[in-house]
Amino acid sequence: MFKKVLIAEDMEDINKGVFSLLTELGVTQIDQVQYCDDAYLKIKRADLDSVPFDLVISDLSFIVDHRSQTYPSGQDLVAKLKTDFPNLKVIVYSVEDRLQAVRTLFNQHHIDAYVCKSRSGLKNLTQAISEIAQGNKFLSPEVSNAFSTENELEIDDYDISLLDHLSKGLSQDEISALYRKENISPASLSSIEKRLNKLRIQFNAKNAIHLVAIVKDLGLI
Amino acid sequence: MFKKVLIAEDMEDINKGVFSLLTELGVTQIDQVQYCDDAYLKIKRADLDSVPFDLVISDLSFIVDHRSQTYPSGQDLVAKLKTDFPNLKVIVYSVEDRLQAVRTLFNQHHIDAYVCKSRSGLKNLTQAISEIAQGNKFLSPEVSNAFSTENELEIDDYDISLLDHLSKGLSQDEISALYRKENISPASLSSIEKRLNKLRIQFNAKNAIHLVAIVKDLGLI
DNA sequence: TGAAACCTTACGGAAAACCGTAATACTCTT
DNA sequence: AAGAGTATTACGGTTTTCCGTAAGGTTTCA
Repeated sequence: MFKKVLIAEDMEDINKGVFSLLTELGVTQIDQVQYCDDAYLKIKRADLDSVPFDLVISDLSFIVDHRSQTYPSGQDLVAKLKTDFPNLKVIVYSVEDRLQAVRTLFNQHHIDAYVCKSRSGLKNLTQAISEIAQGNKFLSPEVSNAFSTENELEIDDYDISLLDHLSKGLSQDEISALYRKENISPASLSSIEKRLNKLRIQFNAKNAIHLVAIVKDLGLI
Repeated sequence: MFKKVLIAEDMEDINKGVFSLLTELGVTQIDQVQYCDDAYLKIKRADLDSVPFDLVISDLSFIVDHRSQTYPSGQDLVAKLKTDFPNLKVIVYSVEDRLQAVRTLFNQHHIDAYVCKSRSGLKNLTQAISEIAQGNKFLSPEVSNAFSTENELEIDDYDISLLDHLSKGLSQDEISALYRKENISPASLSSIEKRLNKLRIQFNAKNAIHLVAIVKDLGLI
């Protein structure tokens, strides 16, 4: 089990909750920070002093205030941590449930676990810690389909065009008619529905409005 | 009638079309530019040389290319022009038909006319020019309801909350239930529908998806 | 060539959004 | 306190979206 753990989380109550959990799990050395920069400095310092951390549990979003930060978000922090300290285990603990975001964290930043803050967040966090201790990765059930082989995560020009037309206010019927006129295939309403359904699953969107909002945030359209 | 006119428009064919129109209207001194920065420089130069322009006809969107621009968009350009040269008449000629955008141009940047590029775009442009020559303002029929007294253009916190929940994927029914629980009024599905309908009209949105896309672009949520 | 896998289209039912109308409740003025 | 005006809610009907199923078509590969 882990001996020395750092919690990076700006919300004090959540920070405390995670602290309690770690204590219950028998972790004795627990440090807590509310800024990403502090997290990096503490870990760097501990490493230089040859008393490195075993594990970091970090949030993604930190509210910005007067203190200017080198690492404004959890993404920036974990990216830097995993480059500088490859042996350090990293758990991201966040409300974020967009699959694309989760995928990026695993694929590009090589985090060890992703836990969604939710009703059963702490339970999942416990599980994540024990999995990681055994050298495994962990993925919260809420976003478990982020890596399902079913939905290949490719988004092609057709998808973009679809989302773009949707965001311009065209109904699925109108898009179908447009595609027929422009000889774009598939053009049937049914195919368009099917494709949008795939995209909704892929982006964890509840409905078309949510989907468009997500892909706009991602800058896809 | 105007004697010296500048056309700022990056699409060559449209630029030419407007040029022809102006020629037909008897304007002899016509300058054309394809970059906002060039427009500003030409007008500044002409002013310094005491041979100022009477009128600028500008597009809103200019495709970005290798040349970095001080004024990347038509909005930036007209804002600057109207501050530096209050006497200069400005017509915005664009495909943009979002009422909020049009309102901003009139209210904050004090443009003299807004013409939508459409089937009857050049016809409206002619009319706009003649109106402005008489000291009037002009508004393309497509966006004529931008200032209709009916819909007061205030967007309050309730509206924002509504749009935000929508963009998060909540159905109108779910929002209604949420508002009831949180004692936010009005909470009924009917009122929510009504409010969203008002917002759709206000932002010229075809449906809820379109509406959310627009307000996201505006940075309202 | 034949079979499996996949893509496209069609269809039908349930849920949600859209739209007009009307009843009820609240606010403001006189 | 009465009436006008507005806000909120209710309701019904149409359209659109959502979702499962299935038929017809194409591609792939043995």
